[in-house]
Amino acid sequence: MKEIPSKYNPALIEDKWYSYWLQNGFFHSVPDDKPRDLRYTIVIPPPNVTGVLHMGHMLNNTLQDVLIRRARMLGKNACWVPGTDHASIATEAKVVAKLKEQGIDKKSLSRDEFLKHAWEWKEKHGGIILEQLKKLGASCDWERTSFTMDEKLSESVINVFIKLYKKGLIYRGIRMVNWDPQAKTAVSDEEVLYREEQSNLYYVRYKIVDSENFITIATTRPETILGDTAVCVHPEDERYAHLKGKKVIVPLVNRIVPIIFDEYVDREFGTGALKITPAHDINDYQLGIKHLLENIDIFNDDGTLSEKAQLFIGLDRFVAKKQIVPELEKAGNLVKIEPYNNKIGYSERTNSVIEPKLSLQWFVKMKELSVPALKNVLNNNIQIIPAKYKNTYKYWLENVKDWCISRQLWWGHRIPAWYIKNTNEFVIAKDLTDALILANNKFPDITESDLKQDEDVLDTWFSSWLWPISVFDGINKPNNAEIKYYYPTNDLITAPEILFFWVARMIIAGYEFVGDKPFSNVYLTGIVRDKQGRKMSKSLGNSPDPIELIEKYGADGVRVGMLLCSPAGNDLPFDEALMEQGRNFGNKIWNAFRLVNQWQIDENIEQPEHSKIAVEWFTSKLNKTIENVNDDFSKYRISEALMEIYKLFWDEFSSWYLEIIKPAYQKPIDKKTLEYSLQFFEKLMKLLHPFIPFITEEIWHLIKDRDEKDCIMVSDMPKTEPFKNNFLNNFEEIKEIVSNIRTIRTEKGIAVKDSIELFFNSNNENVETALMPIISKLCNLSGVIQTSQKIENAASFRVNTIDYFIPISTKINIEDEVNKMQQELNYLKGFLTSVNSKLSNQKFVDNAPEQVVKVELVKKSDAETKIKSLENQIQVLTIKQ
RNA sequence: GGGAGCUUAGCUCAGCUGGUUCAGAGCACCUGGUUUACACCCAGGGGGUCACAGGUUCGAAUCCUGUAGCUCCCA
Repeated sequence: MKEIPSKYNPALIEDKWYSYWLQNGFFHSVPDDKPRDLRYTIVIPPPNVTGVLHMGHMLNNTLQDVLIRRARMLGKNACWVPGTDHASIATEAKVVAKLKEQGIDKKSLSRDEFLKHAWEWKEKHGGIILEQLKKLGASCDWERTSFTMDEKLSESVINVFIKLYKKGLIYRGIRMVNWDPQAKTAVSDEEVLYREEQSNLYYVRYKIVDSENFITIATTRPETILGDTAVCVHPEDERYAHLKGKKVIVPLVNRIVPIIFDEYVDREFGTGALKITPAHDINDYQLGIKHLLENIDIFNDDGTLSEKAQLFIGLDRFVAKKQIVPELEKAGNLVKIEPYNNKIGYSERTNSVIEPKLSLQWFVKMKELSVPALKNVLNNNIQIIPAKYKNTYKYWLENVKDWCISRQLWWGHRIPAWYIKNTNEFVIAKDLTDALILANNKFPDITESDLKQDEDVLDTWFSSWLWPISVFDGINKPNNAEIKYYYPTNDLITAPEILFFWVARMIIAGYEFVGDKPFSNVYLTGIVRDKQGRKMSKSLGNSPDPIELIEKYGADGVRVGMLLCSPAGNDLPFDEALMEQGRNFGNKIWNAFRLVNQWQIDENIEQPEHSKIAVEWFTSKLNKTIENVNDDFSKYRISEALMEIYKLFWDEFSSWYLEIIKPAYQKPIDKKTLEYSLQFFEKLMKLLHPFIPFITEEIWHLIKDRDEKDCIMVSDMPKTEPFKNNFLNNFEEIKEIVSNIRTIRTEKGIAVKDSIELFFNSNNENVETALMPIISKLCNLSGVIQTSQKIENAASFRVNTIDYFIPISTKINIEDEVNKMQQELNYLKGFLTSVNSKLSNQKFVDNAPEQVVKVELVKKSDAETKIKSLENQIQVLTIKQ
């Protein structure tokens, strides 16, 4: 027998088993001849190459690992594809910053030189997060590790661009975009975060042409006055009715612009008059189109004022905002300033204030593309868990807007558009050679040097929306064996925050490019928050380092901690106590195993009756739990599945089963019981393996010596077998009896080593007596005696309809006993009254289902029996006195 | 401004199509334990008008309406 320390130390075994699994290729999947329902695939939501593991990843990947490990043990060909995305904005920002540290300015580098630095950076830092996942135990198929800028994935992106362009679904156009002046790129609506802020509302008066009068407008952005091309009022606003056809003079720049009338204006807001700057506000822009106004773009790409502004040229927009106020005042245009709260958009990537800006960008038309994506979620062809997100999904897809896919960056997939010199035309082609062929169709004389590729790259989501397809090369080779085998994948586990910009788009891409859904189920996890309810983020610095947590509590402990509190879609406030609970669970398992492991077999001992019953009972209990767990998994109630097994192991197996079969100190055990117990242990470990892979594998190998490939992670998950439900119910009765006896022992101060006698008063002795050996064992009974008489000087209790007595040597306090009984009697009488009132209600008897009425009748007769017996006892006791 | 969702024990949450498996779980808390597997433990225990107010029903945490508070999404 191996000596096993009394405390489980995860650090000693986790790395060992992880590399063992890897060496044996257990994580690797290859297509075989299994039918579709025996294949199980997950593609990882690719973490960003710039990232390090945070708590959100921990939760997310633990869930994926649970599902994939379970699938593997259910005999499925399980494939979990890992990888990362290139995160163009974030990565480029990192590389630019790093170069800056080295004294290199991005502008001084050529595109190729910059990309060389970027790739170096990616090679060095890009893999960190995947290495960290290994510490967590993630059983990804590492041979399939993908990166969105790998050759075949890049090719997919370009192919898709070309396809969509040919279908007329990609166009280039001037649009108002969210401009990030720091990153100098457009970002999508989803990448803009709005925050409420205290600012000012400036009232500024504009002189009316050919009049001594003024019209006063209110604005939060006085600096954009320089770009004003109209003032707008509501057509039914009587205050301004006389201004029809008039013009006003824009302050400082003295531009003469019209007063326009539009119902868009909110008469209650400010003065009811609105200045219009079509180039710098999305609503103004739309009004500009409607009223044919001029666009005057007063900003440069970096957020400084351009020459078009005429004033403050070269100054930053915020500096200009400050400086223009005194100027307005000096010119006599400033009326007043009021404090005002409004929402300001910030770039999710650089945290700089977003500037609405007109620019030439590439767009994808989304309306037509998203039709199947909406339909197949609404009809549950793709299931979203929890279902409440279906609404949100629906809303977004029904109101989907065109997708701006160009980014003014270098790191990423370069837009495959070639502009033809000295023309306004371009061609879309996968490379220069193709581009020239296309261009020559129209301009036979031009050469390669007349073509210039678009400088911009594509939005990162434009590559990750293909992820479930492109990792299997399904875009470039639609009929290859891998895509045919693994697609559609089964489950996608991700955060609700990216339901739109990733999940919805993947679904769209799936139907568009493969003609089938990318996955069947979308499981949306909660968001990990700190105790103050703030989202955990790098910038707040409120996220613990997951690797340190793993070192402290073990990967298994951390996994349990994350899972126990994470029903789908609910936020989980992070609490280290949860990890502690996870670690404690590991220790519990460890010590339960130590106990079983140290027992010596004596072949000559018969199996004791109590052990025989215990084995029978636990077999049923185990099967019942497996049934429950299967049900939980079918509903993606993963934390509940874990809790089910947690309780099975801790309460039922350790606290009841092991205590029953445990031989006296240093006494041997019979062979049968030990064998059963080890079988139970194996099954329990298997059930637990998807949740806590390391300790279960360790114990699997401690149970006995095994062949090299005989690992728990590739073993079969126990299947549920028929069991007797009433046997389980009877055992619950046993627990209650034992519990009562324990209470009496404590109350009366009877030590466990002193044996006691138990009398019971019952006419039918079937069930109870059959299970009595267990009570005897657990409660150290010297005898169990059926009696029809009252026992003198005994503590008593009742379970169901049977009275139990334990004679005690010290005089019992009759008054206390009577009081106790009287209390119970009162409760029962009240209970009976309520039951009777139901039964005497004709409407109840008439309307309630038969079954419900029957139950009430049983309650009635039970209560009556109990009352009678209690009254008897009370009478006996009081007479004695 | 428009929409969705939530409110059950100190905390995090279960409670499916109304009816003893309806008021639950885990943690936390309290009391008592060195019974050699485990104090990272064992045995007990307390604790909720199911946000509030109406309604439907023989019967409501569960269905309906309104109110309040919180969260998220969109503008």
